[in-house]
Amino acid sequence: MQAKIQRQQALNDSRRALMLDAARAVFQRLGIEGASIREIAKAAGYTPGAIYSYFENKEAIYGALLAESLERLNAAVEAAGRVEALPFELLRGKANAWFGFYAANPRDLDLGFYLVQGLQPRGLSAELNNQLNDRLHDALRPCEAALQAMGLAPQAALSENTALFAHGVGLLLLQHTGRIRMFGQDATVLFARYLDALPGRLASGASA
Amino acid sequence: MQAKIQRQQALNDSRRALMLDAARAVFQRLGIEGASIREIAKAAGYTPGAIYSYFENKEAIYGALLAESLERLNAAVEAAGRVEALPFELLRGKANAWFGFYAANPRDLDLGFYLVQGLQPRGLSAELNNQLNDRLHDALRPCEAALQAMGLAPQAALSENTALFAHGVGLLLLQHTGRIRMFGQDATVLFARYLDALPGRLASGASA
Amino acid sequence: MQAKIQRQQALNDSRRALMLDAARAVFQRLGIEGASIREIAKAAGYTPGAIYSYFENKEAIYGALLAESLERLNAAVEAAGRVEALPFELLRGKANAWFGFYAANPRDLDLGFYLVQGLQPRGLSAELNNQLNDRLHDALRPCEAALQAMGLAPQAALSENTALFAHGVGLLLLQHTGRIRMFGQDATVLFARYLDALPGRLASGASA
Amino acid sequence: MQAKIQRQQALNDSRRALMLDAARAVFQRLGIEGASIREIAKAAGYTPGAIYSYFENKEAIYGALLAESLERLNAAVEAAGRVEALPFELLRGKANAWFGFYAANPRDLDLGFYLVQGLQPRGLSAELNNQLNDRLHDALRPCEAALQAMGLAPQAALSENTALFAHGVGLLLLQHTGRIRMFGQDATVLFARYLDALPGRLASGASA
DNA sequence: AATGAATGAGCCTTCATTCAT
DNA sequence: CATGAATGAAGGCTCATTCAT
Repeated sequence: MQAKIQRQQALNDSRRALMLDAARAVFQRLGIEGASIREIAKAAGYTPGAIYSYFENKEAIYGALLAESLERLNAAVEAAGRVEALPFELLRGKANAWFGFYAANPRDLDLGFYLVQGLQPRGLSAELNNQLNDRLHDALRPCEAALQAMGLAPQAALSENTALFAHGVGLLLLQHTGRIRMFGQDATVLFARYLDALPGRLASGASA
Repeated sequence: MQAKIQRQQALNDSRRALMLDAARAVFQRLGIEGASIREIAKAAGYTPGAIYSYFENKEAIYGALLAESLERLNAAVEAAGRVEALPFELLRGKANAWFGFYAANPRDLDLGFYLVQGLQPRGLSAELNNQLNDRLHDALRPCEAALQAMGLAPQAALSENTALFAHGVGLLLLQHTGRIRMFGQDATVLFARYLDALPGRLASGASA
Repeated sequence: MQAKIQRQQALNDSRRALMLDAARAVFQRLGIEGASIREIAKAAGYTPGAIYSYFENKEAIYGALLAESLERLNAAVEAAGRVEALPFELLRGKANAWFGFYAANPRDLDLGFYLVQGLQPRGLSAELNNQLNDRLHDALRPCEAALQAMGLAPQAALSENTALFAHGVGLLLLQHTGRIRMFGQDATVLFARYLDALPGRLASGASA
Repeated sequence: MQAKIQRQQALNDSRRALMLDAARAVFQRLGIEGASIREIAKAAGYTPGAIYSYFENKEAIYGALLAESLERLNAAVEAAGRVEALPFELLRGKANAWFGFYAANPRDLDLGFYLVQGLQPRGLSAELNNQLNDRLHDALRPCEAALQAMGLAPQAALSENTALFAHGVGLLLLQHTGRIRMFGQDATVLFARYLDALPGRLASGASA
């Protein structure tokens, strides 16, 4: 009996994963506005009704997708850089990891800022929202640690890390919306330059 | 006769403005996805059909709203700083002008990044889109001029200005989505710090 | 006073005629389904509301247009053939007159069969409908007279005339809907052939 | 399993047929212009959305209705006359078959000439339109064959068949619109007379 | 007589969601 | 568990018509 339940559970999980994969593919193809339950179900080889055995509603799919996106983000960051590297090189590696992840997967960026009805959280339960925030924070923590290793006090490292994240996100947004073309610039180049300038800034005590 | 036509024109404009106000309010309340012609009409005290005497379609409303927002942005930037100020002070004044504008009017930021289906341009005619892009560029040009006045070559000034804009936008986004609270930071403070550090960065030749 | 009223009446009529001209042009351009009050008003240089000073509603415009079309039809038929011609030549002339009118002005055919919701009379008052029927009949009477002059009894002439009209209308319809192309035939040629064969048919007593 | 799928398929088809029946009834009652998805759905006992599970859009309903009408027409023509009959009797039988079909089902005539915006083809895809044209042609082919069997050359048979079709259609139109009453004539009688006179016409070489 | 503003009913269509089977 | 049918609410938009001015 116990075994049977476990088997069922496993089946269940894998079907849910299947649907999530389908949803991701649909989001990729049609964007968040264009994705419909029908389309996701079709992509997963199910009928629309079946979706509701695995997700309470459309927002829940979105939430699950975002959660999973953040796991991939964390994985990318963890895989980057070597712990024994010089602190600054570690920072560079970790920062480029999250930046590169979003540059390569702009739909994940959409996802992260979706909920975000007109850019403000909605839909998700407060609890889930917190969980997701935490996972995002996790992905950025290695950079913060590296900044501390470079000699910054915890508060200063936090500030610097926030600024770094904001800078990257701003560049990604400009890139993704095509606005950056109007400046004839490239997001990746500018991000690298920001990182290069960081040690100088820190030395000159700006973030003290 | 002349007077009558003028009066009519004025009435017409004010009704259009009324509808635009209503649209802005609805966008504010329901977000861009939630805003419908029916809802906008209701907010303006009209029936849906009436809207179409003043706007060709829904996208046109959005376009008008954005155009008007960009005019206010430009006005804010123009009003800021004194021309006879030191270049760096001028830069600070102009940059704080656009940053402050969006910090105070976060929905205008949404608007600016809407077009943006899943954060990608859509809907507007290419021509209008270009016009709007140009007006955004206009608002940022004074900063670029100031950077040149500080001694940067045109190319370097452009790069630096782009980075500055991205930084501000990133901070505004984090602020607007509440993500910045998760770092316990404040967008305005961090933006000021970025500006303070600029001369140092430039001196150290980072953007060469 | 009297004179003033007459002047007003004349003005009125000419404005009504102007609107009718505009309506005809719009029907020509956009077809019956595509014609809207707005469009007609615009073409006439008026606003929609003004139309209603001259016509009770849209159907009334249609009725007036049809009435006028029938007048033109009658004029065309009257102008055709010479009374002193041989009866058969007269028949040919008159028949080609109405056939040619509709071949050259297919929209007038639409008009004539419109009312005709799914091809059944509607919209017009019974009285107006009768008037219009009478005028159509008037246009066909010369053919009937010619048939009698060719020796047919009144009943036989009526039958033959009806058949002739039906034949022509059938051909015009096939032509106008493009169906005749599927046979690789030409309406005018076939109509001429039908007329040519008429004397033979009559002689062989088919319509006795 | 197989049986289940078949049952489902059958159910599906019958529901589609039900909707088609409803659509036909609505067209009957309100004419083609007056028929709306709402109205059709209501007549079928459904909500508008349900229609779209069975038809892609409104034009598709119209197309299906016409296709089915043409199948019934072909069936009627095929069932008529005996192959071993004298050619002229065969012609009479086949011609009366299509004429009788439309005389008994005038709305099918409307349908056939609808597409026809202001009597001009529209709406249907070119491909479907061609298919439908072909099926109409199929229904008329037996008459053409009979005319050839009566001794006409292919070209002459085609001409004669086209004229025959036009004649019948013209009569049906006059009948259907009530215009024929204004002549005090009967379409069926006149069509029979046209057929009776055919051999004489052919003998006298009119269509040579 | 004409305007111009506005209405209200209607149009086709889409879609998240429910529920009996 | 999944289906498949269906709903109901909503979406953008059009248009004949009315009416105060």
